[in-house]
Amino acid sequence: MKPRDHAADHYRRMLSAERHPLERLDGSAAIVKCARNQEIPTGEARGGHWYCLITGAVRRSAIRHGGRRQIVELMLPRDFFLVSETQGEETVEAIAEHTVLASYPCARVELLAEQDRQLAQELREIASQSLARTRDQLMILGGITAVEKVGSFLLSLDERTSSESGRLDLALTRYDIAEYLAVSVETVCRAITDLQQRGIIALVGTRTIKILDRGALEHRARKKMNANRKRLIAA
Amino acid sequence: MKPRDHAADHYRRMLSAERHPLERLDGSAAIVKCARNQEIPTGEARGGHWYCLITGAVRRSAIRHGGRRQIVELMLPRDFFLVSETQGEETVEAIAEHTVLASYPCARVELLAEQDRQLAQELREIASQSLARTRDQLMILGGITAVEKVGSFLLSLDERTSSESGRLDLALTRYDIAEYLAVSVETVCRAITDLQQRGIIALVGTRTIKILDRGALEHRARKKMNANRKRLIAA
DNA sequence: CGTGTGATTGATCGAGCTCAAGCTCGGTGG
DNA sequence: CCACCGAGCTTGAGCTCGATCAATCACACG
Repeated sequence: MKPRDHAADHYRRMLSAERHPLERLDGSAAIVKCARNQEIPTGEARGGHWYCLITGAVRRSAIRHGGRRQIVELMLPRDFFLVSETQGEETVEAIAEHTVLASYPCARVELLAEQDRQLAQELREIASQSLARTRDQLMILGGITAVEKVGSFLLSLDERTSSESGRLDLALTRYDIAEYLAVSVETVCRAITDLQQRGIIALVGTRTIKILDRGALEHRARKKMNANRKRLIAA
Repeated sequence: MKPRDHAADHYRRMLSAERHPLERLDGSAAIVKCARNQEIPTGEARGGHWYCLITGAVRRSAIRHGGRRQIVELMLPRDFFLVSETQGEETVEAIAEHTVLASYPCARVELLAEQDRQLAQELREIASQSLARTRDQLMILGGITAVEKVGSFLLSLDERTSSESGRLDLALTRYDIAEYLAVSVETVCRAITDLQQRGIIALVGTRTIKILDRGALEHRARKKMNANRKRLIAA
């Protein structure tokens, strides 16, 4: 039962349900809904818009020489991000079907920030979190094996998602994961299957998993080394 | 012939030689010199220090589960970066033998920024550049083949270095490059040798290269793609 | 009930990790 | 001066992993 006319207010309440940066701007925030694969509007305002993701997921991606797409930032609920008109090569799109965001005109935010130290501080905090997200992805991409990458990706998702139940709901397709990790879709599948067969994760649905063994996920995805070593010693 | 007592003034002049953010703080900047592999001092000041790299190179690295080291940010002359005491897992170290930096206490910078819109704007600019550096590295790491990674790394280095001569001086060892790209040292070597043999780059010294064919560097690493492309166009 | 999108599995082959061995070069002690 | 090191760089051989191509399966939708 979704309220139709009052949908925006519904999300506004969700937004205000907990403290967050830019909180005091909630009153002036516009609620925007996007369907899957729909581009997040830049807005006509000078400097673009700040967004706070309420529901769903958003990707920022770039096309690489050769035509492959690379996701360079993944936004989850309560993440802030900037979409500006001078984005160049980048596109910012909704991943999940029902993606809802709060939108703050950039110019207005900056104007207010000049008068308001607290707000300026919050803006710096937001920027710092964006940097942290990107560094996080960097570390994940730096993994050697695919299982390692997928594993640390799942962990990272789990940490960022405030999931009370032990279940982790990926709002992403395998293709999105593949583009985030810079590996092929097939490899993502195989890695997930592998983790599942080793009892480290469990698939509840296709897009919902349960992490059974966190320790195994963070640590080594190398096992063959032992066999190798033994064989060599035996020889 | 290096002036001993006046060395700091020498670098101060280098620093002031061109416009840059925080320029007005140059007067209060301390000049710091670091040897290769020496950690950049956090400083005792609350919130750490901002640094502007004048000469040399600096890496920010983290140790990954399994013991491998991953460089998550590479600083070149005229880059700004923050070293704070709550850095956690990260270490920030000089890469080049003679690395010289200008140091600005973070607390002082922020204090001034509250009074000075221009300065606050410059700080945001600095943060934005740091994010851009990290995203750049992300895109490089997202490459499939090692030649692709090394190639785009060299291009990125070249763009960031204001080299008047066509020569690009890497201040990094092969090991550093390997840790930046998350590949093995041997693979870095082979990639460089490969690029050299194909006439795309030329080695002047071990650590100095000349880029002969920029187009080839950006593009090819793939040759099989043709089959793919045909299929896509046909569709 | 076809159609399309997403997910999975199999087979093949080349790229890159690993181990191993040399190589270059600058410094250090005899 | 030379011998000897050690750090960095390079090359080779073998083997694993993942990209690629191909085929199915699951499922929602018109």
